[in-house]
This record gives sequence, structure tokens and C-alpha cells, in this order.
Amino acid sequence: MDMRRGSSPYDEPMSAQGPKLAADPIAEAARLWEERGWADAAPGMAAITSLMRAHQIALTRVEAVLKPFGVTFARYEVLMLLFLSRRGSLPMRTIGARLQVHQTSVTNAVDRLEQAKLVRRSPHPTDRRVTLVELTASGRRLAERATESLNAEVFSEPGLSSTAVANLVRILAQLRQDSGDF
Amino acid sequence: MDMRRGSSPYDEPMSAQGPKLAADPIAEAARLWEERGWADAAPGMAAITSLMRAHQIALTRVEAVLKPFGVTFARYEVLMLLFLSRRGSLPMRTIGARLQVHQTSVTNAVDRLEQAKLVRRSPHPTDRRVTLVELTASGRRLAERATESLNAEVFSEPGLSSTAVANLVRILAQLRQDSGDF
DNA sequence: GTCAATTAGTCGGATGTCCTACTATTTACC
DNA sequence: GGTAAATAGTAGGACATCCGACTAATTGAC
Repeated sequence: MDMRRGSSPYDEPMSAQGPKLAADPIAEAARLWEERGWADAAPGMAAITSLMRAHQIALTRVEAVLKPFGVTFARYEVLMLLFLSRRGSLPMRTIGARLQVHQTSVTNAVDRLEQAKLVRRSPHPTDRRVTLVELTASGRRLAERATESLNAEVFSEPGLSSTAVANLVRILAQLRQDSGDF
Repeated sequence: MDMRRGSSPYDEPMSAQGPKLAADPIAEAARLWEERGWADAAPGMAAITSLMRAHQIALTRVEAVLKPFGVTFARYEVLMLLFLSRRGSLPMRTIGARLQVHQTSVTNAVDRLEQAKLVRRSPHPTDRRVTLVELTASGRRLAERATESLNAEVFSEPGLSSTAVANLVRILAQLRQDSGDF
């Protein structure tokens, strides 16, 4: 629920009691949850709301770095999947399964990547149902350069201590595993 | 970048050496990052990729619970912002600021909520630029019932220990704060 | 006081995601 | 072997998000 930028009373102007340097809006929301008698759900609400907001922040940072390369994060993920694969080509279906997105999202991303001549569709040699996607030379170059930018500007400095990063990855791995993610 | 459902070689079928019970694909991706000489960026990549995936999982769970109520999470957030506010009405602009979304997203959400007769637009008494949004009686009822469902089915059982939940919230608060979120 | 700058909302367009068909192939069962 | 079931991909539609542009109203500077 978030409710950011709020001081105590959500729709009242800043109280006259002082500046009150902007408390964490998610902590505020959790407090309101407790007041409503939903105390047992407050921590979970705070966790999920935090996740939503952190995702939005991370995505914005990543997209800003990728913008000069003319690709979005969704398309970058497709490029990197191909970049890191052995053969350099993958069936559409496999891309969707690896990235955990719907097949139609893959069709969409590959359409745009193909228009930008970063990937190429080609028929599977034996199974005519399958469409293979492979990087072009410029697609490979872009994947490498974009990754270097992302590594330098985002991944190397995620805005958390290395301990916090490790804990975050561990906790989220637990959550993903409980959801049957792997 | 995730690359889920992968055994070691990304585009090779499951090796003949055994079942190899599906390793964490994000851990796999981090390993590949290191192999490419990007070891210093690997933890950050893993953290951000985990965030993306965890967000997707959480959103899917939440949307599933809200579906019977006929609202999406975006619209539910608007309803709850109004539900928890004192006056029960807020300017469009304030809603966008609190939820940290673009004004046009607020226009979109309020349009749909208004069509569903869950909220109502009304003019601001003194500032004619401002449009106030307020809950209708059915909007208030829906907000309460939807929250009870969400609390019972998602927030009370986030799929993590209470310690993990507390740590997650704390770490993400750090990340949000570093990004100037509050 | 008058006109420029700011602020609030909306509209149209681009992107991404999902869902429900629908077509084309391949597999599998009798 | 021939037909039904499963699999791969695409098309169209619904939503959400952002951006840039545009209108209306309020503020502020001279």
C-alpha cells in the first residue's frame, strides 16, 4: 500500500510541530495496518509493498542505462540469454521458459529485436514448429557493451553493502523457491 | 539475468550425468557473470534479477486474490490510499505522489475506478485546477473486503519466516532511502 | 494590474505483460 | 497407419506504465 511522501495524517499538510523529516512511508502504512487491527498482516504487507517499490526503483535505474543502446530491459534479457548460450540460438519457447515470461511476450520482444537487426529468426532444422532466434553480429556487440555499462553503473554499485546484497539474494531465493520457481 | 530453468549449458538438454534437481537459475547466472570476468558485478546482478523475479511472483499472487473483486493491484492501491486518508478524498496529484506513479497512470486508474462506481471525481472547493477523488460507499466496502482477503491469503503468509520478512523490509528500506525515496 | 511561469489533469502514443484463441506440426495411442 | 492430444508460435485484446504535448487555472514578478 505504500502511501509514500506522507507525514502522519495522510491528507493533512505537514504538521506545525516541526519539519519531521519524511518518515518511511511503508513503515507508516504498516503502522496504519496495525491500527486497523491487521497487525498480523502488517509485516507481510510491508514486505510486499517494499518489493514493489524496490523493483520500480531498480527497473528505472536499469532502463536509464539501457536507453542509449535503444533497448529495454526485457529485450536486453533476451539478448543476454542468447549471448550466454552455447549455440548462440534458442527456440522462442525456451526463451520464455528461461525468462519466465509468456510466449507472447517473447514474440513481442523478438519482433522488435529483429526489426532492430539485433537478432534473426531461423527455422529449426528438424522440427518445423520451432523458430530459432540467434544474435546478429551487431546484437552481440550491443549485448556486450550494454552489459559493461550496466555492470559499471548499476550492478557494481547496487546501493547496498555486500552483506546486505548477499542477504537480499538469499531471502529472495527462499521466497522464489517456496513459490516453485526452481 | 536470471536465465531460469537452466541446467549448466543453457541450450543443451539435461545432461546424461543425472537428474540434477534444477539449481537456482539466478545463482547460475551469477556464475556465468564471474566466468566472463564480471565478478565484481555478479552479486549486484543477482540482487537486481532476484528483485525482478520476486516482484513478479508477489504481483501474481496479489492479482490472483484481487481478481474476484474486479480490481487490479494498481487500482486497489488507489482505493486504499483513499480508505486510509482522513477526509476520504485526495487530489489526483497527491495520489500520484504518494504511490510514486505518473499522473497519467492516476488518471487511468481513476477513470476505471469511476466507471466501476468505486470512486467519484469532484471539484476542489477553492482551487479549480484540482480534481478531488473520493470513495463511494461500495468503493469503501470493496477496499475493506479486498484487504481482508489479501491479508488472509497473502500478507499473513508471505512465504518467509518473520525474521526473513523483517530483514527483507530493512534491506529494501535501505535501498529505497539511498535512492532518495524518503 | 498584466503577462509569464508554474501547477493540475487529460489525451495520444509507445512498450511490456498477460490471456484467449487459432494455425501448423509433431507425438502418441489404439 | 490414422486420428486425437500435445507443443510452438502468432494475432488480437485488456491493462498498466511512462513520455510528450496540450488545456485550464493559479502564482508570481515587474
